[in-house]
This record gives sequence, C-alpha cells and structure tokens, in this order.
Amino acid sequence: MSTPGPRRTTIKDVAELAGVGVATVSRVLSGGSASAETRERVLDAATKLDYRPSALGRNLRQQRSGGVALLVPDITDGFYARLCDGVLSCARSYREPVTIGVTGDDAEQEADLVGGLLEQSMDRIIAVPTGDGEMWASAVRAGLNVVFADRRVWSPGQHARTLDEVPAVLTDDRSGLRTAIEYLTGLGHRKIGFLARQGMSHRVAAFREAMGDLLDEDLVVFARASRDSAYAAAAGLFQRRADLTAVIAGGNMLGEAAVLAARELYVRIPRDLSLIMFDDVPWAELCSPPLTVIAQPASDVGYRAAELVLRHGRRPRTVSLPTELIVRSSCAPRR
Amino acid sequence: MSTPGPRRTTIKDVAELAGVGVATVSRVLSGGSASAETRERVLDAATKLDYRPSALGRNLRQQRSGGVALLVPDITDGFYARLCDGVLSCARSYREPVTIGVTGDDAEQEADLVGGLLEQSMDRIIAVPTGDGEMWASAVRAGLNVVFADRRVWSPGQHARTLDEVPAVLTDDRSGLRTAIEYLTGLGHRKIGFLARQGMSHRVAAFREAMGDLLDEDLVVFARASRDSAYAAAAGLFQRRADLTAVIAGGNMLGEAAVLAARELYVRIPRDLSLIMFDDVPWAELCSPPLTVIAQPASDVGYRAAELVLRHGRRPRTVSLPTELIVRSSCAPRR
DNA sequence: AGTGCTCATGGAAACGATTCCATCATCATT
DNA sequence: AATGATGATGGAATCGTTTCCATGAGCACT
Repeated sequence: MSTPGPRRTTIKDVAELAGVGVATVSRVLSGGSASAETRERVLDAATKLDYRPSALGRNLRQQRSGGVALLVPDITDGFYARLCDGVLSCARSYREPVTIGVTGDDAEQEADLVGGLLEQSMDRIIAVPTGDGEMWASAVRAGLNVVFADRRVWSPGQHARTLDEVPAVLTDDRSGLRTAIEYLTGLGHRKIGFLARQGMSHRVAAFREAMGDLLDEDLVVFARASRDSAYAAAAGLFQRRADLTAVIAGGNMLGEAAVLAARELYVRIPRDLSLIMFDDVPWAELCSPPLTVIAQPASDVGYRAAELVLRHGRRPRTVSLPTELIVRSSCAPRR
Repeated sequence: MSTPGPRRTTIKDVAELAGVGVATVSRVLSGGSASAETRERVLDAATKLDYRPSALGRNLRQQRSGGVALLVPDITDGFYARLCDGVLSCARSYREPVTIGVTGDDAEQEADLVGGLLEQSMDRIIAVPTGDGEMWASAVRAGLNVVFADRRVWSPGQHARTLDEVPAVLTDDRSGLRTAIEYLTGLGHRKIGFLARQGMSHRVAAFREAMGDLLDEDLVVFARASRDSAYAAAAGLFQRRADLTAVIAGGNMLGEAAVLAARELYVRIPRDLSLIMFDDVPWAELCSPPLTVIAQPASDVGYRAAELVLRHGRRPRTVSLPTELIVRSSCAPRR
C-alpha cells in the first residue's frame, strides 16, 4: 500500500556532494551571489542528483504557499470557463499552480472558500466576488492579495476605502449595453426587458442608466444561479408582458433560457421578440436564428487579472476591457 | 506595501493559554486521546484565540501537501468543465483544495504539469491522460496516487502492469456508440463517418469494433484540440466523401464543427446528413435541428474519480458509468 | 605594515505543525 | 505492599528550506 521509496534528495545532499554548505546551495539556486566556481560545482551536483527543491520547506519558511487561488461562481458557465482558462494560461508561464473554487454566487460558500485559502496560507487570489464587502475587506486587511475579475464588490460605505484599492479587471459592459440599446431603439423597440442573475447588480445598474426614460422597472427580472431559475424568469417575463418586443439576456445561461422559453411559448425570434445576449459563446452562431451578442473577452479578463496578481510592482486600480456588439440575426425591426 | 500585521496564532499560543503542551493540543485537535477536562480546556483556548492550524507546518511534517490535482485537456470544453465541477463538488465536502491544470492534450505539457505537482509534493491526482504510458508509470512508481478519468492511458506493454492498477472512471462509450450505430443502421445508413480528436483512440477503437463489416477507415478523421482543426476535419470529410450519409462526432467541439461545416457547405441536417454527437451540452437542444446525442454523466465521472482519490481504502480498478442516447431531430432515414 | 572594506561562505536559527518517546500518575491484580 | 498495565502528558526531534549573522580571506589604500 505505502511506498517507502528512496528518500527524496534534499538540499543537504546537494551541499554534501558539492562540498559546500546548504546556505550556499540555496543562494546559488535562488540567484544569489556566489563565486563562479562554487556556482558551477553546486549546479553540477544539483543536476547530477536531479534535485528539485521541495515547495513544502520553502513555503513554511516563507510563511506563504505559492500559487494562486481563483474563485468563480460557476465553472460550467462558458464565460467563467474561459476566464479560468485565461488565468491558467498566464499562471502557467509563471509556473504557478492554480487552485480553483466554485462559489455558486453564494456569499457563505465564498467565505468558506476564502477561509480555507487562509488556512493554506495562500495569499494571492483572483475572485469574481459575490457580495459581502465586509468579508472581502477583512480578507484584504489580513494581508490577502486580492484582484477582482468581471465585477467588483459593492462597498457598503465603511469599507469603501479598503475595497476601492483592490485592483479589478472588468469588461466595459456599460458601453456594450449602451450600444446594444442604441441598436434596439434604432430598430424601433421601446419596451426592452433585461434578464439578470443575482450578483449582476452592476450590469443591471448599467442597463437602467442606459435606458434612461425608456426604463420600465417591471421589465427587469432576476434569476438565481440555476438553469431552472433562469428559465422560469424568462418564461415568466414573456407571459406577463405581451407588449415586450426586445430583451437583453445578462449572460449566456440566461440567453439559453430565453431561447428555450421563447420556443416553448411560441414566441418567434426575431419576428415577435428581438434578443441580445451577453457573451459570445460558440453556440450563439449555431442557434437558430444565430444570436446577436455582446461579446466579452473572457479569457483576457482572466489573463490580465492573473498578471496583476502575479506580477509584482504597482497595480493599477481598474482595468477595463472592451466589449463588442456582434450583430447576427436575432433582432428585427419592431412591427 | 507589506502588511506586518499581528503574528498569526500558532499551536504554541493555544498550548500556553490552555496550560498544556503543544503535543497535547495537536492530539486534541486531530482527534487523539485526551482527558475530558484537558480536551475542553484546549478547545476553549482554540476558539478563544480563533486558532486555525497552518497547513504549511502540517504539510512539511507529513511530507505531503494536501489537496488534489486535476488535469484536463481543455477547461473550455463543456464536458471537461462539468467534469471539473464534479471533482470540485466532491472535494469540497472533504474540504480539500483542488489545483487544476490544462494539458491541451499535449504530452509534453502534461509531463510538465506533473513535474510541477511533484515539486509541490502533491500526491493525489485525477487526470484525463493524454498518451505516454512511460510518464504515468514512473509517476505512479514515484508514489503518486493517480486516478484516471474519462479515459485511461494506453499501455505500451512493459508498463501495463503498473498502469492497469490505476483506478479509472470511464463512461461506457462503447455501449453508447453501439446504440447510436444501431440507431443509424436502423435508419438505413451504411456510410457512417466518425469525427475524432487526438487522444480519443479508445473511442475510435470502440467505433471500429461496433461498425464491424460496415467500417470504412477512410471515414474516420482526426482533428487536433483546436476549434479550427475540428472545423477543417469536418469540412474536409464532408467534401471528400459525398456518399457519406451519417456522421458521429466524438465530442461536443467536433459536433459544433460538424454543424458549422455542414451549414457552410449547404449540407442539410438531417435531410442530407444525419448527425449524432457525443455529450449532451445545453445548446444541443437549442441547435437547429436539435441534436441527437450520446449523453455522458460528466459531472458524475468527476465526482466518482474524486471519491476514489480522496477516500482511503480499497480502490476498484475501473468504474464504468452509463451513457444514454437522447434522440432529437438530427437524424433521418437514408434517402 | 596596519586598517578598513567587500565579498564569499557555512553554521545555526527560524517557520508550525506532528509524533516518538520517556515520564508520571492511577488503578487493578497478585 | 509490590508489581504491572494503562493512559495522559509534555519535551524534543523532525520535516526542507531560507535567511541572519559571524567568520575569514582578499584587496586597496594610507
């Protein structure tokens, strides 16, 4: 069952073989100063023994475990999957392992996960936060190196100062939303709905702002994180308001739900209802009709966030990445 | 920049406050024997100080870092995303962090990642392996606790013994494929193609076997891991063999490519070409026509694999999870 | 030659947990 | 009462690394 195996080679072995002290080996290997001759002897010994420093020893000594943590609401959502991919690909080039946790957009689970990270002495974390500024503020004060991605946490006043200094990489959904709404109003639409998920308050706010006078609060509906809930929200909206002529889905799961609900209720897209979806997933083009979307550079968001947390040096407060309206066939003039 | 902060509370602080030795604290906290009174005093002190044992110290002492590693070819692929989700949700209940790596179905990257894990003294890993039995055999011999998911590594003879003992959680794609082919032949199809990705040799083998006399090796095409390559493979097959009447896509990215290529080439589904896709992704139903699929319990695969690697005790050699043919509208009788 | 400076170097002290082992008290058995 | 068994307990060693600090050599300058 257990593998006794030959003891793994340690820095001590290398020191012995090279005929130097362990301190010298450590210095050479981590780029400190040493005479050319010593350096060579150490390097030789290290290669000969195939020595790999144990992360365990280093971590304990340095009081911090390497690697980055990444918290997303749902890894099954194409957007967050791409975000993860971006983080992973950046972290790879730094040879840093990435620990991923799923919050399910639930503040309690989020707090749990952060607690676990603290226990692991992880001190760098990229998070798509879900509310509760209190928790994040205390994490930051505890020395956690946080970068927010996709959205930042809403600061309830007293923690504003702490949280405002946390860097964030966001998509410019405000501008994407504005363009989308201009497009729809240009087509003659006035009754425009918004399908949101809890935790999307920033996007909803942007929607409200961009709608201006046209805003009808009754056309803004919220779903929980599940597919069923998204479907229910979409179907409910469509049935309740027959005068609706266009709708914007705040995410790809909501768009999926909208398409499904429309089909179920014999609402024809785009004839009866124009649809624009946040996030350009591969199936948007496969759908019938192909969906007009607000594309977001999900992978870049992850990559940039990882850069911010991994690269030392000054950290800008907020990075905003452009979105793009990709027009396909799911919108038509109001009849 | 740096946060000096108050030193984190250690086991020593707890021992001091409780008036006992550190050894006793450790025993109490890890469920060892202690008198009721001592136990209470220690627990009291621990709660009062809000003590959390540092994973760092424990890891070094135990010569292994906690947590599980998970290696998938592509986290952006819905199937693997769900697999990750299953692993994550099981690991969560064990309070074990999960480190995820993306191999891109590339043996070199895979070896790299495993090397990194060894350095971290991670000793438990769930992997969707991509070839090279040599590497996996040596990893197993080095004491790594491996569980394969979705597929196992093809053993080139000499390492067969080592690798055959590695547990694996697979989907019964052999049976799924057989059902699918029966369905297609029942509809009158004879020229049935298969779109595969590199690393899917097991599935291709199952296809060959299930096809029996009908097999036409020229109708089996391989793509690399990218979307473009999948598209090229599909388009190439469709153009090269006009006599093709049905095709099975070995994964959802390949199915996507098939739909796209068919549309581009004015091949109508299902009128001109029947299509069955591996893996029931949400958009399969949204597609037009809705796609007939071989559904796989991706999340369960991950969950079970995580159980195997996390739960101690005897480990079965292979777990096989059922697949299901979900008939929608992408197949029609041969004309 | 003596003084002071720079540099390479190695011993030893952390880091925070677990665990071996010796000690001591308590209690039952002879 | 002496002996042995049992169980609770704490000191100390250990894990592998980094880093502080003292030492000594080499060199330049006065």
